[in-house]
Amino acid sequence: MKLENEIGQESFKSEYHKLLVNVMYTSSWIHDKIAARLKPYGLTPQQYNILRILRGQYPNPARVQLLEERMLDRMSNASRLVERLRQKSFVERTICEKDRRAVDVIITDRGLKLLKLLDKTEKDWLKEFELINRNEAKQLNVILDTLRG
Amino acid sequence: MKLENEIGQESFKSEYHKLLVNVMYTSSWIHDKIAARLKPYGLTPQQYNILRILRGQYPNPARVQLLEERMLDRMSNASRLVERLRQKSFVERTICEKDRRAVDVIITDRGLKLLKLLDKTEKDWLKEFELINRNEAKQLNVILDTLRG
DNA sequence: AAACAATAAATGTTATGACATTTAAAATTT
DNA sequence: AAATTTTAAATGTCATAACATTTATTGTTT
Repeated sequence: MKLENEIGQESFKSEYHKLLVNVMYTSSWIHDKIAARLKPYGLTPQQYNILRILRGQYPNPARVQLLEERMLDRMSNASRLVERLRQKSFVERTICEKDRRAVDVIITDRGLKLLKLLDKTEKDWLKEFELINRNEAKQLNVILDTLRG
Repeated sequence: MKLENEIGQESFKSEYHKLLVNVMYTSSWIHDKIAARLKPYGLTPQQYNILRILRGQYPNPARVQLLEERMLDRMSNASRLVERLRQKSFVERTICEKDRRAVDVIITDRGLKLLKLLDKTEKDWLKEFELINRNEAKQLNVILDTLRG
């Protein structure tokens, strides 16, 4: 639907201005869909993001630092996210022997199982976004990459 | 820059999957730029968003409800945002006489002045996003609108 | 080696986002 | 009109962002 109708604003100063609002609005729209998908499993999008990164490293551990670098939203809250995942037994934390300042985080079997469960429905779920065709998706990706310079 | 390099992930399962990540990553990138622009003025992006909506209504007041509808990120935190803006004297709150449940929020002169100050640099600031041309921006807007159905 | 600087996480604070509950006032029902 | 339902904001809680500071450990300098 046209952005103008969705947020009740009639006009934008320029195509660029609308673009900024449109990207942010669409991002929030996607975020909500992901959050809804994860909710039955008691996971938030960020927690899911971290589990995915940890699976990418498995069976190696990842340091908190690496998680921060790879997360979509940077900052230094990775410690706290890891702690919440630990409380749910999806990850384990051990102090790194080689550098006792660092912490090795590794996904548990329980965490891997949960991701596997989500994998099953992923393909079907992605179909929600197929209102545009592959070519348009590709175009969009190229333009977004260009925009960020 | 290619998304893959920015978040250290080598591949995506599909163009659609990459698109979701790309939109969210770009949104966060835009958000950070806006936040940096507003920071010297002690405003957050959401507070700025509300002030803009209020200016759109000026000299009429807006109810909290209307603010919620128009905000990019919905939810019912508009009360608190308004309260913070009130503490900074950018808005005024009065109980609506016709419906004493409702609250009329109106932007103050101080708020209008601040927005005017920001208007001055807006055009130049928007140039940061002109790495893509107008036509690409338009394409992007159309595809995003289509994506959301 | 002792002093100092750099690094990895953790922690504290404020603002937000999602969501449920509460409160007061208005609208509707009986 | 009294009781009930609906509505508009406010408030409470938890998770997340952004950012500054602290703590423990390692590296470097003198």
